[in-house]
Amino acid sequence: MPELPEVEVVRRGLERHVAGRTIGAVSVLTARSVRRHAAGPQDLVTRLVGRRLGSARRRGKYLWVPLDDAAPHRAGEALLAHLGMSGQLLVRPAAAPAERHLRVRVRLDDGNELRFVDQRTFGGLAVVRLAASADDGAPVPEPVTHITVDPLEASFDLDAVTGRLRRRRTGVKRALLDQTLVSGVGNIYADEALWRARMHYARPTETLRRAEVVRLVDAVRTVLVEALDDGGTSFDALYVDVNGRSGWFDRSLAVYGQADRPCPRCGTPVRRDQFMNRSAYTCPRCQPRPRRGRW
DNA sequence: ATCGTAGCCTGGAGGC
DNA sequence: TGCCTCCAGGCTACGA
Repeated sequence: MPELPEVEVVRRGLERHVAGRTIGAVSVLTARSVRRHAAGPQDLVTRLVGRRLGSARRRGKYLWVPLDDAAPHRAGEALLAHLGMSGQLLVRPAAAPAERHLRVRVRLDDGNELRFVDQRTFGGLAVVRLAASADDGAPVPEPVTHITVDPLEASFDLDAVTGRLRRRRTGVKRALLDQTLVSGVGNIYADEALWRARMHYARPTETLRRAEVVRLVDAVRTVLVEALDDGGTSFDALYVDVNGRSGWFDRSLAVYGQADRPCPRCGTPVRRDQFMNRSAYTCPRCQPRPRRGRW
């Protein structure tokens, strides 16, 4: 499940393998994978062919590559990608056999292809215009303007996030998953950060003391950075491994997916709860359920 | 305005 | 073996 660290790994790969390349033929094999491109697959192809790929950028779980062009009416466009649940961006020789869930091929001028592969088609590609972020005013793709600065960005404002979090009236995990409050965190890193901060997911945000919020947001940042350090070592495999394997599934996780296994801190068996039609993993001893919990 | 939920989607796992 | 059900979850749209 690509969350911020995994998407950042992909961004670095794009930076290394496709920046500066010019796009040749583009082929959309699954229209659903470009459904966010409002004008349709053919328009997406037209807007991509002949463009030069710039330096890959990321905010939260969104990834984009600016499209340079001499044509002024096309200035300020970018190829936007969201990996959803199962999306991958692979760079492969154009002649390499198609992957099982290959959705979009983008031919490059160096004999390679940028390939969007996505089993469950929650992710997708689009060509969109850049606009000012509602949060910090930075140029981001139009569909990303509502996504807040993520914890790894230089402009990340701990005080601002602390304030916004404390003004919420909801459970703390719900808040962490809200990409307008803090971006880049999904189910895995929310659970890992809550465990690190020794906080239960149902803790009502309005009962959080300022110091607790700081501790939590620090835990979020630490968890993301550590995951990135782990993933970063194997990221190139994404682009050269014949299987296109990412290697981000075998990271060491304290609680996520660890039901009944011992908490690394105290040995108590990790518990799995139903939460938002999904799962929440906690150590029942390190993260006791609050008396007045809020989902 | 804010909060909470349904639905999108496919393949692997496990029960019978 | 094969059929069935459950489960994974980021995001948007929509209802309360």
